Amino acid sequence: MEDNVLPNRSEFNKGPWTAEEDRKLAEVIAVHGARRWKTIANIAGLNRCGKSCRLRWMNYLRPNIKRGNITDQEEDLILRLHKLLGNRWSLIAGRLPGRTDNEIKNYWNSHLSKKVNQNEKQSGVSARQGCKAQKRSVKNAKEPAREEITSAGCEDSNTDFNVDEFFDFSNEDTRNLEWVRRFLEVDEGFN
DNA sequence: AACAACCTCAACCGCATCAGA
DNA sequence: GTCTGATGCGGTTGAGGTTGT
Repeated sequence: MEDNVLPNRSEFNKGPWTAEEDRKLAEVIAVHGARRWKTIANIAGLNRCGKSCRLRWMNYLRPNIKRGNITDQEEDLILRLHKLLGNRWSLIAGRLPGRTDNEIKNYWNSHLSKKVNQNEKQSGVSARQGCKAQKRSVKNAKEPAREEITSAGCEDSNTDFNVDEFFDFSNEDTRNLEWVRRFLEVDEGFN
């Protein structure tokens, strides 16, 4: 059920995007919005599948993308969120304004996983323990996921926060910094 | 200078889930 | 309730860059 049925997938452009392709894609999205990616690809005259267009937009062209080094605070937040949520990069990215799930995933795989492994070797604890079950079944962090997270033992046993509130994305703009501050306070025991 | 090993990150792939007909 | 196309997600790959020998 892929979205790239016509033309055959082999006929789609692959590989790095050109500046011209970026420009065309951005123009069409500005007019039609960031949805119906297959249509967008057609309108823009891009020989790309919708999926590829979406990925390019989400990870590179979207406004407010923050590029450049991950700050210490962001890194700390990623570590804490990963401890709590596991490999649910989109959820983690949702708590880091301007960062994409792909970027965080890459950063984790290239930097933090090693760091964590080193810490685990020192402390004799594996991050995989207890967190694996979360993976697919709770993927989108809908209601059941919240319950699983609270019972999966992936957060510190002494943490005491309201998970429903934790995942409340309403009033995001005004709550962002407060949320980060509170989360950092809550998980003092990490590291 | 040349080569190998390692690292980074953009992009692709397969699968699950959602949403509309 | 079922089907089908669209969307979103996490895992993985590979090209290009960097560092070490």
